[in-house]
Amino acid sequence: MGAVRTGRMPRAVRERQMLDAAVQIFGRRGYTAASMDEIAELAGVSKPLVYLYLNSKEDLFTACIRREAAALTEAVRDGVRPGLPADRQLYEGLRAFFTHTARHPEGWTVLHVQARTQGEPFAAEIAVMRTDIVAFVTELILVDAREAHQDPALPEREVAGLAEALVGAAESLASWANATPGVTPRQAAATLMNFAWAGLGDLMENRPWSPPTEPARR
Amino acid sequence: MGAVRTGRMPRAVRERQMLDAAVQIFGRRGYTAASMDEIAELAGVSKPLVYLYLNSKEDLFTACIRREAAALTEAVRDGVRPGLPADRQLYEGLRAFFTHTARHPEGWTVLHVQARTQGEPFAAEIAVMRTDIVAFVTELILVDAREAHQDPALPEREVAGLAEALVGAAESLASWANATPGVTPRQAAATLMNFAWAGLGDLMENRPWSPPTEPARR
Amino acid sequence: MGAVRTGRMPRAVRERQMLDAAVQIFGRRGYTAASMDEIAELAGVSKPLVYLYLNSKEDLFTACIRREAAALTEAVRDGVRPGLPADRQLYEGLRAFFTHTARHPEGWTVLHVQARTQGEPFAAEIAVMRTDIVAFVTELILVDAREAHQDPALPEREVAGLAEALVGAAESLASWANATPGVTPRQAAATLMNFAWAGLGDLMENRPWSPPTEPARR
Amino acid sequence: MGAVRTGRMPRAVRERQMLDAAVQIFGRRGYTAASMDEIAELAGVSKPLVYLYLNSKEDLFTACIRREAAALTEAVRDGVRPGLPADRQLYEGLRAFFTHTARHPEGWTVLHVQARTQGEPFAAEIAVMRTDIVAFVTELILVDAREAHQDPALPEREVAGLAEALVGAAESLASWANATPGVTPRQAAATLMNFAWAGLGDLMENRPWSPPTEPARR
DNA sequence: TATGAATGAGCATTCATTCAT
DNA sequence: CATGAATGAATGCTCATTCAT
Repeated sequence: MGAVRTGRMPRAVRERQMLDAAVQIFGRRGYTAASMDEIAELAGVSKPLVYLYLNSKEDLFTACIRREAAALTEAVRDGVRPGLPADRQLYEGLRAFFTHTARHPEGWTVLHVQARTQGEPFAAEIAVMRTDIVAFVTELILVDAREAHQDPALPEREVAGLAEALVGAAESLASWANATPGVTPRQAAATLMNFAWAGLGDLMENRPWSPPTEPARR
Repeated sequence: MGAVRTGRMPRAVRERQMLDAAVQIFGRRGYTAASMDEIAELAGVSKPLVYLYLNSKEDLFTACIRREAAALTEAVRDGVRPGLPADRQLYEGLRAFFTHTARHPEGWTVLHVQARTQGEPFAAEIAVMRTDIVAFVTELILVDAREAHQDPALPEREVAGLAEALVGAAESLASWANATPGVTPRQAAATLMNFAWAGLGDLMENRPWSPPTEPARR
Repeated sequence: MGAVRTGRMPRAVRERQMLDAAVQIFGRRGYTAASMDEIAELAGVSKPLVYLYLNSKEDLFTACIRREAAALTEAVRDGVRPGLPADRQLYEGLRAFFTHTARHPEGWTVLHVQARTQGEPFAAEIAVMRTDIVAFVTELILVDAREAHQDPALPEREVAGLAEALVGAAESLASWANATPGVTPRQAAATLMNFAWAGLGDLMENRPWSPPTEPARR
Repeated sequence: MGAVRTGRMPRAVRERQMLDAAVQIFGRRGYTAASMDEIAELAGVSKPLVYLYLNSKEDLFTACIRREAAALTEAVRDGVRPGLPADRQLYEGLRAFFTHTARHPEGWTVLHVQARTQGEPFAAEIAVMRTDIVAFVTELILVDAREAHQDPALPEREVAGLAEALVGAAESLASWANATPGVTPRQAAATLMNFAWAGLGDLMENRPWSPPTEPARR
């Protein structure tokens, strides 16, 4: 975003430049394949400065993850309007999610692809964010169950699996939307709502799809 | 699986040992972090032999991807019974998919996580497999639309998005199931069917979830 | 010794703080492994100030060597009482030597261990100090030879070797005493006198230990 | 010793070449200042080969220390003739010691100067060798006390200090002899015997030099 | 007087890859 | 068919040193 200014400047600014560059490179190459040299060059600074400010490759990567995770989480929280019904809340959250991932594709790649690939300690950072989001979705599902469906007492694991699958689908869709020209965040959110919400409704009203014995659906 | 035999033996066997080892190591460490030394050692051969048979690290990784992709695709195709209704076919395909990924977790990791992380030329290999599967799912959706819903003429992009999301959810669920003890392939497939199929049905019967104007659902 | 004051203060004081810190660090880590960063931090000043006052790592180390060598030499000279007989003078000198090295172990390490390890130009600095001390000891031996033994005309090289060995033994003992709890400077000096002086006396009275032809001693 | 052969050759030979080079460089520069590049170049091999065979700089240095310590110890043991009286044994041991250190000055520097400068784990390696030698000397002193002086029951610490000082003097003399042209190992050994043995004799026959109260010696 | 900002150069270590046998 | 021997090229990281203020 804009050419990197050169010359002397305050630490905070330089640090931001470095994190910006690191997110680009880590997103493009992956943790292991990314080189501190390339990051420093893209940031427009020398390598020692990167180490002076960010300590190590590991710390730098962690800093990237945290910054991007915080930004994404904040974007989603900001997108949700608390007063609305649960389904609208979910939709708005999804829209904010897809909007943010579309605007920050490299950041999203760092979170969704690169960080999860590298075992500990990075996976743990992601797990925190993901747990947050899954909990948020789970809560929405339960609220909806209470509001709109007389609380059908869905089994714990079932709901966890559903939320997990929904989040997985959203994550997958985000990457797909980034890779597919012409897909707007609005469309992605609507698609996912269509795809998921109705199924949830059916499930909650005890019209589940039954697997082996019955011949077909409905 | 099974101790690696040493000493002279036919090329095909040796090659299989090498690919087995490579899949393990690539799955565990990622492409860049995996070392040819470790692979050769696990395969029980010397490094030059690996190069003699498989040319380079890149070729070796590509070979892994192709083998695992072919195995997975074949497993899914074998799992589907052509005569059944579309939803049953999809269910059986999912079950075969989850069964295979559960039985070959490192292979699945190579495909789902490691290969996609490394950009070209590996992403292309994955894209091929994914395209196959998405096409297969798309076809099932369309068949179902014709069979069970008088062909509601779903827009092309919509269906593509749905299939994409379904496959993404399946992929996500596969990794989640591998990481979560006690989840059987059967359960995973049923969960996903519950989650997705009903929503598809609603959509096809023109009861889509409507995003912005209406206050809530149904 | 004493907390480092911060803020503005006269150059001489700052310089002393830096040299103090440098002696600590050089003594602890050795010349090459010591870092200017650590020295500046221990001195409580910024690195550029160290360079402003002391020019370079090499100059800083040289300054340390000179200061410590001067302090040690002065301590020994101050310990010797000129009027006494030669053996008493040597004893007092040794006692002052061991006292000083016990009180300034890092300074002694810098001189005895670190400076000699680093070849030119530091070894030369040490050589100066050592030459001084060896000359001093040589003089005492010769004076004693004249006073107490009718000048037995010891060969030049022999005396040089003896003084060298005596100084070497003293140096070795100093480090040993520093590393061995419970050894006082007084004990160290007495031990060395017992060990060395009698042998010198025998030698000067022409009762040398004869190496090859005779089967045994005396 | 002799130009390093190039091209392919068995591991044992290469390893010896590398150790030879490493001893030279470590002796000349010290552990920290020595660079693996320089060692590899002097050994006539590439750096990776050094790492392949010797693992790390630390391991390489340790290997040098062990090899040189073993060689020195063996040389001294081979030089001593067990049947002779204690003083002759000590003389022969010293002569072998000075001969070896004169023939392998860099090895001696590594042991005496460089290894001791670098704290653990290298100091421990040296401590082992030194303990051996000090014990050897202590034993000779005690044997002599019994054989030639009716066992005057020297106090434990006194003897330890004496042996320590003798070994220290020998070590110091060895470095001095290496740095002083024209000094033969024979002369160095004789000098040290003259210097030390007579003093020991006086001490054991209760003619110690008495430090403070008496005016002078004898 | 004093320092925050910045870097060129070097170092230990590793890795994919190739010969000679 | 198979490997022990060997390396060019990076890579993460550190350090002595210098400006601009």
